[in-house]
Amino acid sequence: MNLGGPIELKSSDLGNQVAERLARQIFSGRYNPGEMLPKEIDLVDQLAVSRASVRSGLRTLTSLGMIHRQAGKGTVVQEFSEWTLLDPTVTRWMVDFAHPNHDFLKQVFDFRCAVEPYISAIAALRATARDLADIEKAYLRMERALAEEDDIDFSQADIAFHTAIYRATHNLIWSQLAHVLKPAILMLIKRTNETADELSDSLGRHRHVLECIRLRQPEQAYEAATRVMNRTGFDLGVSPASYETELLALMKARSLPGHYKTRPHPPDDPE
Amino acid sequence: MNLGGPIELKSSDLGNQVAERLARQIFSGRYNPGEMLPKEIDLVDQLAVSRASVRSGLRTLTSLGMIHRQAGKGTVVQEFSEWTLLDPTVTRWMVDFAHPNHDFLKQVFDFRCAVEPYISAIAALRATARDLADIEKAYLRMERALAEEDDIDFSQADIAFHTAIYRATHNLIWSQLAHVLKPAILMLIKRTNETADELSDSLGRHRHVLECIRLRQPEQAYEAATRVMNRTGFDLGVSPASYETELLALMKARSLPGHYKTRPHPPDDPE
DNA sequence: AATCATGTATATGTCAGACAAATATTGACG
DNA sequence: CGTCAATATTTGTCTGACATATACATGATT
Repeated sequence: MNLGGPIELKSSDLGNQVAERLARQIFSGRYNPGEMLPKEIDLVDQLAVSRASVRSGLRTLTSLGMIHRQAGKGTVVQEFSEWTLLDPTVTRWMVDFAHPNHDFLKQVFDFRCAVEPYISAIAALRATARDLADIEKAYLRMERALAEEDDIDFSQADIAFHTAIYRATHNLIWSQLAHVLKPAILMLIKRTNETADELSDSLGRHRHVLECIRLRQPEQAYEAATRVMNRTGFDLGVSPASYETELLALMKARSLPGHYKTRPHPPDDPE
Repeated sequence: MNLGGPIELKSSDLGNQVAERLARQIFSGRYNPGEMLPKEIDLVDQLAVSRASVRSGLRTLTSLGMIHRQAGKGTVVQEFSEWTLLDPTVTRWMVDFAHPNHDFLKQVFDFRCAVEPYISAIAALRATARDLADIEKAYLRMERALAEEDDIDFSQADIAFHTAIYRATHNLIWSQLAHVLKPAILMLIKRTNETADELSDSLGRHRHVLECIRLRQPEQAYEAATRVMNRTGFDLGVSPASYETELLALMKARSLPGHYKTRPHPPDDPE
């Protein structure tokens, strides 16, 4: 069913279970920023665990910036801007629990539009043999999943593909961002990949990125990644409004005389 | 209000104190990834607190990905790649406790080189009046700090300046990154800002960025931010080796005919 | 009447001890 | 030598108590 994060919350760790359940309630709007959570004793009753376990879960939410606790005052949900949104746990909760959240979805997409072309170009310059192997492995997995009509595996392979590219930058920050955006990307993909037609088109664009990186052609990799994101944006229906698109158009206008030089591989660009 | 974060470790919270002390030991190399931490009982003796407080601190480190715990096995320090480096708490520890860490410093710098020109251009397109006020306020604070020869305040104002620009993108991811890079930027600045000459030069370059954003000239803002980063890189002695520099040079070679044009005003901001 | 001090209620923080559950280690046995 | 059971080790959970910080109500003082 749910793969990126198995719904099996059998953490076997009551503290984590408490954190999960409270996070779910917070994300679902049961408790909003500025509002107060029930006191520990009440949570003990509601969740049917000991106070130690409750405190353990609350400690987790505290360290993630989602709540603030103070002796005598109580527990209050922090403003959204205070949460460590770049933590994998938090983003997973966001995907699993905050169903709509179209705004967040859109912002992640905008971020990717600005970043992934850059990342791909850097990867074309710096990818090692191992990086290339990882990227290609993910790509082949996408191919196979498409042939077998396994949408779920296709999504995971898609994630692995992008993650491998982020990692190929050999930069801690970029790599961490990939790790963090993983759930958000999954959410995007789930919304995007629908028909086999779309999947096939997506596959071709991904392959083009791979080929450009392999042949160490950063400019073409930049363009290819842009096309992947354009496709995603089109499917999501959010591309024209994103401000990064404005900027990209502006940047492009002052560069690229309009002709592309030496495409490495049969562009294979279904368009 | 507390930005930059003066070093105050008076957590008044034993659990956090435990987390701080253990984090210090981990960052200083006392415990390396793959190695095991003392068992809870021993930590109770070493730190002179109750087991509950020890467990509270360990829970924090767990939720930040720095350690892994398992009943019967014990507590082991996670690999560096597993840590949530993008968490403000972790980065603060990194700055406070991991003195040299020149490699991390360099990677953050590389990241900024790639990102900040972009961010500044986006800010030039999207900044509201409030954003501009924040940026200018930070700039004026830098000016005043320079006049009063208050290096510390200058550094904090510098941080506020860059943070305001990140925030002016109105994108959650970018904004969070600024919040996260704050301590790392402080570390960079502390190493960079030394002589009054350098401070004055840095101030001028920052002012140029501000002016470009105010006049809504994304291309010039891009260039101005690049110059700020070049200066920083020169002072750190790491600029020529960064791979983003390769890429930037490559990108620039194919663009920039040499003339700039002004951008019309986008929707003015409500507030 | 307004203000300040004090005591009381509330909620989180800390401590102590005990047992449960998961894992590692040891030793007996085939 | 390998297997399995008994034991030791370590973290997880529960319970109860007290300490500390804050909010609120009460009453005395000006």
